[in-house]
Amino acid sequence: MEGKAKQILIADDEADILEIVGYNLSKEGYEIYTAKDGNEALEKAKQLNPDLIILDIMMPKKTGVEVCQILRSQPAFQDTLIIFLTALSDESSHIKGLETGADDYVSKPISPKVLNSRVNALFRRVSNKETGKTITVGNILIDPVKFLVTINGDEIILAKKEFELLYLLASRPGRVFLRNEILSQVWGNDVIVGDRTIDVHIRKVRQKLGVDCITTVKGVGYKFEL
Amino acid sequence: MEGKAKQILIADDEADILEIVGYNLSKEGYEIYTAKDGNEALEKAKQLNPDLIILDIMMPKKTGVEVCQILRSQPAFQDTLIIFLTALSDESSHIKGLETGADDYVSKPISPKVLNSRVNALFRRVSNKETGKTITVGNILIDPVKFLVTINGDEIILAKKEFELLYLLASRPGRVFLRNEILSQVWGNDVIVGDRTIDVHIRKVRQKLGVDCITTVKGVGYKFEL
DNA sequence: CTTCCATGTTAACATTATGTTTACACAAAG
DNA sequence: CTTTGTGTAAACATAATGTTAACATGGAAG
Repeated sequence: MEGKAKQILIADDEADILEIVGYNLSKEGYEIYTAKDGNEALEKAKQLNPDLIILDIMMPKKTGVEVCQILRSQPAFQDTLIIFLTALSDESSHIKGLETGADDYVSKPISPKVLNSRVNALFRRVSNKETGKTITVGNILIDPVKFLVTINGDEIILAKKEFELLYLLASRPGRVFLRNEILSQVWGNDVIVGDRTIDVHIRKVRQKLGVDCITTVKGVGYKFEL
Repeated sequence: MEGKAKQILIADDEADILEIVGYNLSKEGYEIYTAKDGNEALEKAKQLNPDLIILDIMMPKKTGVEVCQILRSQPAFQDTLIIFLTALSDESSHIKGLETGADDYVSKPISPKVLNSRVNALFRRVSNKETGKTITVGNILIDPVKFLVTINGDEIILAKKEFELLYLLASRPGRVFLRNEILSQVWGNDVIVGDRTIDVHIRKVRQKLGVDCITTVKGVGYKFEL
C-alpha cells in the first residue's frame, strides 16, 4: 500500500529522547536516523535527504532554528518536512520556528503518542496532495483530483475548506476527529481561528451534501459515517 | 505504455554526481550515459543523439554553456532537451544558461528527488507535443498538429499560449490543474510570470471558444469540462 | 532599417467567492 | 435552572479571480 519506508532524521542532544522517539517512530514503520547536535544534523540531512527532519531547538553547535534556516536556503530541502521540538514555555522560539519554515512543532515534554500522530498527519497531508486518492463511502464519492463530490451521481460543489474538511473526516469513516486535529489538518498549525469556524463549515458541508453523514460527538469532535 | 527507454547523457567532472544522478535516473527507467568533461559530452552527444542531456556548467575542456551553444547551432540538436546543473550562488550562469537555450536548470547540491521530478516533467511536457494527439471532448476538437480548435465544425483560432493552455486542460477533462502545474507545463519552470497572466489567458480562451467549458476552482486551479 | 501587427505580459481596479466572527437560539447534562 | 457545548443566520473581512487597458516584444512586411 505504501511506497518504501519514509526516512526520518531526529536531532536532539538528549540521548533518552533520541531513543524513545526513535523507537516509537520505528514501530510506526519509519526508517530512523539520529544526530546529537546541529552540525551532525546538517551533515546527515545532506547525506540522507530524509523525508522528515525532527529538530530540537536547543542543541549544541547549532540550534534547530539555525539548522532549519540553513536547510531551507537550499533548493534540495525546500520541500523537506521539518518538525521542531520545543520547551513548552519557550513561545518565542515557536514563533521563530514557524517563521523559519517549519511544518509543525511539538512541545516538550514529548508524548510519543502525540508525536507519532503529528508525524503521521504531516505525511498524510502531503501525500494526499500528491496521490490524491478518491474516497468512496456508500454512495458518496470524493475525488480530490477532480475536486468533486458526488452523491448518487449528482455533483456537489464544495469550497476549498469545505472540501478539505469533508475529505479529512471521510478519510477514516467512523473515527472521531478532535477539534484540534481538524484544526491542524485543515487549517494548519499556525493559523488561529475561533471555535465556531469549524461548526460553520461543518454546517455548510452538511447543508450542501443534504445527507446526514457527519455526526457530532459532543465535547469531543466530529466523525463521518453513513 | 511508454515507447522505448529515453536516453539521457549526463556530463559532470565529479564522479560522485555522475554515479548518484545516473543511479537514480536509471531507477526511473531511463537509459544512462555519462561524460566527464565538455569534449566527451559533445562527442557522445553526436554519437548517441540522446533525448536529454544534463550538463554541469563547470567542466574541464569545455563548460556546459559552451557545449550547449555548440549543440544548439546544429540542426540535429535543435530539439534535444538540455538541463544545466549549476552552483547555487552562480546566478549569472543560470541566466546565461537559459539564454543559451537550456530547457531547465537545477542547482547544486542536487537532490535526486528534485532532479527526477524535473526530468520527468520535462519529458511530460514535450511528449504531448510529440505524440500530438487530437483531443475530442463532446463537440470540441483540439488538433495540435494542425494547431486548430473546432466546435461543431467552426474553426477557432487561438494564439500559441492560449492553445497550449486549452490543450493541457482538455488533455484530462475533469481533472483540476493547480496554478503551479499550469505554469510549469505551459510556461516552463524557468520563466517567472505573475498570477494574473494565467487568468488573462484563461479569459481569452473562454472568450474565443464561446462555450463555458473551463471551470474555476477557487483557491485551487482550473479544470476543463463540458 | 523602420513600421506594423499579433501575441504576451503587467498593472490597476472591479467583482466575486470564500472564510471568519458575532450574536443568539437551542439542547443536553449536571 | 444553570452551565456547557453546538447549531444557525447574518454581518463582516479577506482572498482569489475577472476584466480592461496599457505596455513590451518579436517577427513579418514593406
